[in-house]
Amino acid sequence: MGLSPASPRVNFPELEERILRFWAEQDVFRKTLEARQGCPQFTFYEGPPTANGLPGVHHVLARAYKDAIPRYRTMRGYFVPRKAGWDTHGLPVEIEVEKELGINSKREIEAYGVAEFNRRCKESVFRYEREWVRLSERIGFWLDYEHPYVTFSNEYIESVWWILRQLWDRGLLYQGYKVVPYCPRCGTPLSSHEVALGYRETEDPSVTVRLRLRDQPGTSLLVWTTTPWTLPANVACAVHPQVAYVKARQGDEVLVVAKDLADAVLQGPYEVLEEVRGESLVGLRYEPLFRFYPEGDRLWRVWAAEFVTTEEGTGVVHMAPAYGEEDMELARRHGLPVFHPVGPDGRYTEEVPPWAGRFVKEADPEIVADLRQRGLLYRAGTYRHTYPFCWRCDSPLLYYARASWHVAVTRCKDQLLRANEQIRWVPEHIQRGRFGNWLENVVDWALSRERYWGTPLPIWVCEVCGLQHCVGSLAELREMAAEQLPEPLDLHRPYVDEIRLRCPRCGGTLRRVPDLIDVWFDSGAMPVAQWHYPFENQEWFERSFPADYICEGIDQTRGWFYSLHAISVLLFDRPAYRNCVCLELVLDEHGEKMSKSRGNVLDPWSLIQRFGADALRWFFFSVSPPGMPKRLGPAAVEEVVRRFFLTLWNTYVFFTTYASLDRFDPLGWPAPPVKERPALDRWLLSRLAGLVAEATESMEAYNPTDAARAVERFVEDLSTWYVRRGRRRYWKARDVQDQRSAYHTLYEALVTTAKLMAPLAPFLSEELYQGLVRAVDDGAPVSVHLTDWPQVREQDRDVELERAMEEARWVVSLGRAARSRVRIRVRQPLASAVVVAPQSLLHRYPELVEHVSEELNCKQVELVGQDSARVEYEVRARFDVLGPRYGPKVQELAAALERLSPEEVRRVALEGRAVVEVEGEQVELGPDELDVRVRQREGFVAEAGRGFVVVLDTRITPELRREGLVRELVHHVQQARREANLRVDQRIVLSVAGPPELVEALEEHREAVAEDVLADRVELAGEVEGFRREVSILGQPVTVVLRPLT
RNA sequence: GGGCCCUUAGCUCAGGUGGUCAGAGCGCGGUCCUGAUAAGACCGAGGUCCGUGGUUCGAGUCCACGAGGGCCCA
Repeated sequence: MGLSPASPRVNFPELEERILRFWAEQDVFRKTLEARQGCPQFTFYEGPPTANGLPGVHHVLARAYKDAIPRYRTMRGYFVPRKAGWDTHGLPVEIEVEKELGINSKREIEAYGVAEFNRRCKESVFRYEREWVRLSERIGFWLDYEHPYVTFSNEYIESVWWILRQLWDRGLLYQGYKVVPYCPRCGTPLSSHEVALGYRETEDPSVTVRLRLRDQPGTSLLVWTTTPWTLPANVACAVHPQVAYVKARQGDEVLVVAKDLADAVLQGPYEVLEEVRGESLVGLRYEPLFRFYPEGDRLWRVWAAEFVTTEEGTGVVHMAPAYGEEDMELARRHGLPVFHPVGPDGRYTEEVPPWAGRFVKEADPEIVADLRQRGLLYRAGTYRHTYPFCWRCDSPLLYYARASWHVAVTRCKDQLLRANEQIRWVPEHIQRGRFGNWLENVVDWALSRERYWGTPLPIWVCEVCGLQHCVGSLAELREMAAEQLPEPLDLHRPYVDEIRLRCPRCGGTLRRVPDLIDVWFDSGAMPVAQWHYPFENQEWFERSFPADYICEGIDQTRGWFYSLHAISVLLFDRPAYRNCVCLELVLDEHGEKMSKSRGNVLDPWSLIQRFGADALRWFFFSVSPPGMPKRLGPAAVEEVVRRFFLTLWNTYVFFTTYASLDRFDPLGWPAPPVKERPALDRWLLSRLAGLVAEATESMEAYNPTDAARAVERFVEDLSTWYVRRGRRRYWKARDVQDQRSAYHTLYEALVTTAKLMAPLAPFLSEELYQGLVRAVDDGAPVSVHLTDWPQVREQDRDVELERAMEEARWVVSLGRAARSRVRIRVRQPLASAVVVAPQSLLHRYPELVEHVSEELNCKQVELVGQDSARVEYEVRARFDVLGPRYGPKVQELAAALERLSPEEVRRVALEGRAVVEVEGEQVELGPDELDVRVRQREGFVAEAGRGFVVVLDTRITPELRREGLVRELVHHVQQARREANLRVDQRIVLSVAGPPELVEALEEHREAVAEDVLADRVELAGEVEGFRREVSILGQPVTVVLRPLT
């Protein structure tokens, strides 16, 4: 037992591997959960990754953030269960398997066999799972990987079915159309990714057609299209309400087009009769182009729509809801019928007798001819543009309405918006911005997918009476089944398709609709389905809903964030999560998006093996707030290690080195009351209390970035000021009380820092904790992650002392700058320095002036208030005070102050008040209105700034010079000790040979030297055995020889 | 085309509620300090705070317009 010295040579990746083994042996994660059993629960939801690809470095970012908050909450005394989950269904999985099989169409999948195909899908999903777990564990992402939820399991699917049944019972599931890019030859819709593969330049018809207005004979709207085949399905046309339109006479007819497009559309001369805004056209009725459908009240009218542009066409847009997404949306909003006279093969149906059976694209010319013949065609030509083709078979794609099941989300839009108000978003702007806007414009959720590997839509339809039934549980399925169900039951296709139900109404047979549901519904169902609720675990579900915290990439606003939110609001009218952190992209070193095609994808393992997981985690936390993109490269991670980790580590090494030499015992040594400790210690403890407050506040606000940066600043102060200033208190302690104070203060700072870092850098934190706490206290918790988060010790805070220390450090800076200016090295002692500091807090802290004196190597530092001989003043206006008081006159006042003569300035500065004349008026300004600053006076060696002047006495007397020589010698001896690899407490005999001046100096200061370099004897002869070094002191050769004593 | 975000030193980033010399780290050159340090200190070079207007006594900060970049969606 007891502290042992840590090695300055540290290998962070190795250290982390060791910690991982320690956690595993001690089962620390489980212990952290057990320790908080019965405490208030803090709920985290894991957004299930699709485990069909290798995890990348951006996943490390997300997983680090996911990990940090639960660790923090655990330390704050919450029970934080963390269930892993895997998203296993969907098109990406199917495509992966298609690739393996060398096939690429639904037809081929069916030929191959759906049962076997789905078996392979299931298998492929877990191919990468092991890699995901391996990386997650290596980066310290604590999650229960042994009991994950898996979206393909029967339990999960049953819960999803239960949800759908709830929606069904409330009439929120309906069958409607969804317009999709569709290949008529392959008979399948294409994903947006597939569509993007097939864009190409092509020539299409370009026709402009008359729509004759019913109530204004001789007047027509002109509409333009490149797809004449959609005209038979026309139900309406649309204008932009704010755009200007003209009624133009041309020959014996009047034509209506957008004003800006009139010249382009109207051939030949025309006369503008009237100019109107689009909104005044709304409601007009026109004669249909074709008579294939019966009249209807809402049919063939003009509607307003924001999507209409005047970029091309006529400004009046033909609407065929079955063949355009915007058209369909308009039809839905206004309750228009959908005419859909095209079959899945791309040919007209019997609804359009003249062209029934014709492929639509081939019918284009005939339709144009028909319109021309009836005098409805205004103009016809061709049009070159880019258009999507099927990437498999090269057929032109049709935008085409497919029958599809929808969730009527729009009916709950208000609840969606209201629930969003209850969520804390990080960054904040997502709430009103990206997510809020998305909800404002929400459309019904097109739920069904015509695919194979996914959760089947549990809707069965009676062949006889047409009854539709939504199955809500397995029990119900068994009960309604026409025959005994096979066991074990697989709820996937094709098995589920074979299940027939008996019709409760007519006794006929129900068959399942063939569709699957959108995978986003799977993941959004996770709060319910991860527990197989409501069939099991009711209490777990209730305790764990809603989540306190989720975190994913910002791309999930329309993905998981939305699906969770929508399902939760539909079911429970509550948000599914209270706090949501959105992460931005990880870019490469040059700020480019990482992508396989660019070849700039960084492997997380290479970074982890070089620098460790903590360094990568810390980089992600500290480099920028979560909502900002992050540029990542090896250099950036290396900098974290060098700048922060090693600084902290070296402080730790320093502490353990001397603490073990002195047998410091944190439990046994009495700790002096903070108020009785030296100012340096009180300063550090005040900084520490401030740090705890800031880190706590930041972590509470889901802002690890500010917490990390605060810790960095503290460690910087700790290493470069506190330890630097206090070094001798450890290795040359004369005063027991002071030594105790020093050890306890530094110990406290290191232990607390370790705890504050624990959520962010769990490995390094653990190592420090083990070395500092567990090494001396068997009774302490086994792991830092089992400890409580530090409390803010308000009584330690001393803001004034912190400010005074800032001033002391600033004075030191000035002093060093002055030395540098006159080229006097710091090792050369000087007799005195004068610090002019009229309003400084330093007057109250003589101890801090002592530190300044040591740091500047000036035997005396005199702090003076106002020293008229050495400094000049300048007096300026305090704009922040005078501005509100005098308004515009403030500039006049400032100018008046600038006009003061040097003598007047001096008087004003010393008296603290000024009388100036502005616009013939006398204005008196008091101390709070004046900004009095001192500045350096010419002719002195001094530096000035921020109200301070430091003046050095640069006279080097022979005594001072000898002291300087001795300091040089000591420095070289220490250097030699280090080169000789002596233990820090190794005593020696020192022999020195050099010029007479040095010898003289050494004789004068022999004892001090001996004490500094731990020499029992100092000899003035170079010719002895030992560790020999030839050095140069102020240009003169000197020999030093060290002989270790046994 | 729409929505949101970003733009401050060569690079990475700070800069509550407007207050008059704009900061840090890294990198570069130089000098120095060191019984923990691969660290640190000091000096130096390096800024039209993206641009243009506006509000104001006063704008990196607030408003408007514009430019460039990013993300999401069409």
